[in-house]
Amino acid sequence: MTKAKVERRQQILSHARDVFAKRGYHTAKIDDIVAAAGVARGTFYLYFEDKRAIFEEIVDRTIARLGMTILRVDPHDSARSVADQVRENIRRIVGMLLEDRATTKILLSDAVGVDPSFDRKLQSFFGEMANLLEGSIRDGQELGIIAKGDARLLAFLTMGALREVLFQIVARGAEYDQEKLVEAMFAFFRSGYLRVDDVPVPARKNTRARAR
Amino acid sequence: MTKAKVERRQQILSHARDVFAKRGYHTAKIDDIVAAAGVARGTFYLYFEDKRAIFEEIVDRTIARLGMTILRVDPHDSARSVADQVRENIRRIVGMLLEDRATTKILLSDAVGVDPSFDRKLQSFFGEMANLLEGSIRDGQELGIIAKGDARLLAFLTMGALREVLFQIVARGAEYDQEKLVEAMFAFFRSGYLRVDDVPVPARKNTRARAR
DNA sequence: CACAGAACTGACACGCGTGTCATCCGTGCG
DNA sequence: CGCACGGATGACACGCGTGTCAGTTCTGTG
Repeated sequence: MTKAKVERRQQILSHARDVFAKRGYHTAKIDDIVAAAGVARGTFYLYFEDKRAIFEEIVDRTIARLGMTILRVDPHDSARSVADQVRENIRRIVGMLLEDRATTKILLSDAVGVDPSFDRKLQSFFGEMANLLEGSIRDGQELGIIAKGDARLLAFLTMGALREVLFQIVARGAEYDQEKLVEAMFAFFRSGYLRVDDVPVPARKNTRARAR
Repeated sequence: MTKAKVERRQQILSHARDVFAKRGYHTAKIDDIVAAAGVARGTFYLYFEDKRAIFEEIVDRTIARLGMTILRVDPHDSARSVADQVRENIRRIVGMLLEDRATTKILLSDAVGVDPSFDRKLQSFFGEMANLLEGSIRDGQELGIIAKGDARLLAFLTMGALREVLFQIVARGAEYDQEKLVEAMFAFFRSGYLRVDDVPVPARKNTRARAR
């Protein structure tokens, strides 16, 4: 006995993941996948309908896991402050997405532009995320713990910020201390970073050279 | 005389833009473009090397325009506060990108995953943007007008937030008052939105129903 | 050890979309 | 009026990658 069906399936799946992450959906050929997995072309089609199907399975799994990862923030939890709960959520999301970088790269960049119906699926998933976040922001605004303003916009700003950083980390090989990352993001959402008022900075400390 | 060469070229280019924005790079076929432009297949190849070339031209133009749009922030300008200069930059970027939504959609979503060398080009462009922003953030930190923290990270958070909002606007048809948008983004970068400290919210104002 | 059934193989056919090119058109000039 | 030339046309050939399937090997069972 060599391999149980599930194992072979998993083997193909995980090599496909690597190939998709490396080459992107359109550039990745079935031949690349089977070569990486060390099986013949025909074997691939024994386990998966077609290229699109295996890709979809990878993305769907990740979407599902990401969905499970997010915790509802309860502002009335007497044990944990809202700040801690938000921090914890960021930590969980970052942790989950950095755990399997290949898959994250696929979700955040290769899954775009596969085909129109796939695009709709993605849009609707990220839209769902945004709705969730928007709801939480609205709740927070009613409680006075989130600044006033268009909640949907804030949701997108937040998602975009998170998304970009994670994308940069998984797409290039950037290494970051995970806990520092979480704290920096939290600080960003909490207080932004511009410490300016609306008056010009008056003087220059040391002039390099006076105008000639 | 029907059309000058430049006009015909422009005509194909602008219809190609619409088609790419609507269908995405891989789904858009040359036949779609020529049909939209109302010319024959052969005519297309009289004006453009191939599909990749016309797409690249669209993206390159947009990249160039975007590059021109960004102004260097001078913290010692006695006429305009840093806050105003930052606001102005956001306004210009948002304005420029919302001016031609089809092209913006192409830049922000369809240009990903075209092919490996195109991906590198895009990465390097956005990387360049990030460097610029990172530099400005560093300057600001030295002047004490930007909060301490990893400047590169802050740059990515900022870019991602901007990017996502603009993408949502151009991808779905969301309408926003442009000036409100700018102000909301500025407020977000300036102060974030979480108004929480690290202690739990103690009491609930009005309980909907007591636990049954 | 023989045999059946399952798992695997890779050469092949097919479809799709690209880019070409022989031919056609229309405009302006002699 | 006719000729020449740049521009436009679209049927076609070609290449590439997918999915299939007839044949082979492997496995475990009587």
